Amino acid sequence: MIAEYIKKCPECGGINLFWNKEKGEVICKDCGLVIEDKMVDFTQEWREFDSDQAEKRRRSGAPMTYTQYDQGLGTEVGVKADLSQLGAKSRNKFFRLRKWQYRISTAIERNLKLALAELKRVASYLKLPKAVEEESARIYTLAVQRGLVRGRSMESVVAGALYAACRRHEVPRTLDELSEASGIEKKEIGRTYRFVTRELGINILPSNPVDYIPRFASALKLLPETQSKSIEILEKAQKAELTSGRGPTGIAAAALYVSALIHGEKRTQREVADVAGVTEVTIRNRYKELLDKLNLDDEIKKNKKKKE
DNA sequence: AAGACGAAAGTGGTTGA
DNA sequence: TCAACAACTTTCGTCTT
Repeated sequence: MIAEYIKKCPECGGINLFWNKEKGEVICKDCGLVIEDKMVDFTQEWREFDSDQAEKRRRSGAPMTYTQYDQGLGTEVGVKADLSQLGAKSRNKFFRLRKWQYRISTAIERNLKLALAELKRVASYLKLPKAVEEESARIYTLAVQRGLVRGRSMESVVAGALYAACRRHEVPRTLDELSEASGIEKKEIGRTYRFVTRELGINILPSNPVDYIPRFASALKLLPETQSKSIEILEKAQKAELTSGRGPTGIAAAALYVSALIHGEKRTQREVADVAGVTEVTIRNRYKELLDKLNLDDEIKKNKKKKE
């Protein structure tokens, strides 16, 4: 259960706490700090793509973590087989198998060790919640086991896994941010992200502009009212079908820009554009659409009068 | 002088034949 | 596999505050 006494964010003092029961997290909507993520969660945190995987993943007993390279477990081809029962031929085969198993598993382990270190580095740089880190570690592990890393740099797959995990947990980071944190080119991350998610059959909902609002708003130091106003605007925009097909960051940025205007907390298009990682032009386009379809100019005028 | 606006050309990715 | 296409960016000139 949530600790009822947590009312304020220890980081920024904000009272805009968001309790996500499903994920067992309490997040400060102002600064994005994850205040509590150790809550007991009764839902599955893994996915089963087929019965084979279901077999492997359903478990009871000690918890398993994917941020340890061998998940705290480890297997080798039977050490216990009774060799005297085998003919020379099958005995050779047995040794060969064990040798290969050993080579493959150590190769995978080495890779995972390095990759997970990198993953942790990037995740902490981006201040990602633990749950996201776990998820991305899981995705990466699967990717390695399926040999999807071959021909790609380890780092780019790590970045792709992180990006995917962020999206699934609805705490999206932009490709630009991932790119900055990992030092991998944006399009490379996008490519591996698509590849990995497709190959692993992970399906990801298109990201919702609303998810970006808290982070952008706090980066711009906007009042909480402005923030909720922008979410309101976004909801209207979604009903007016202004959001589909557009880049979510652009829409989020435009909504923030408008609500800042309405609340007299003027920010320049450039400022908003920078934190959202889009250009002023995109903000202008979205902004114009918002004004057209939602007749928000009334609200802006109203506010101007108030000021006078 | 800085910010807002808009037109035009370029880029990378998706889609449909 | 290729071409058409939509969304977004870059660049640049003009208007507004």
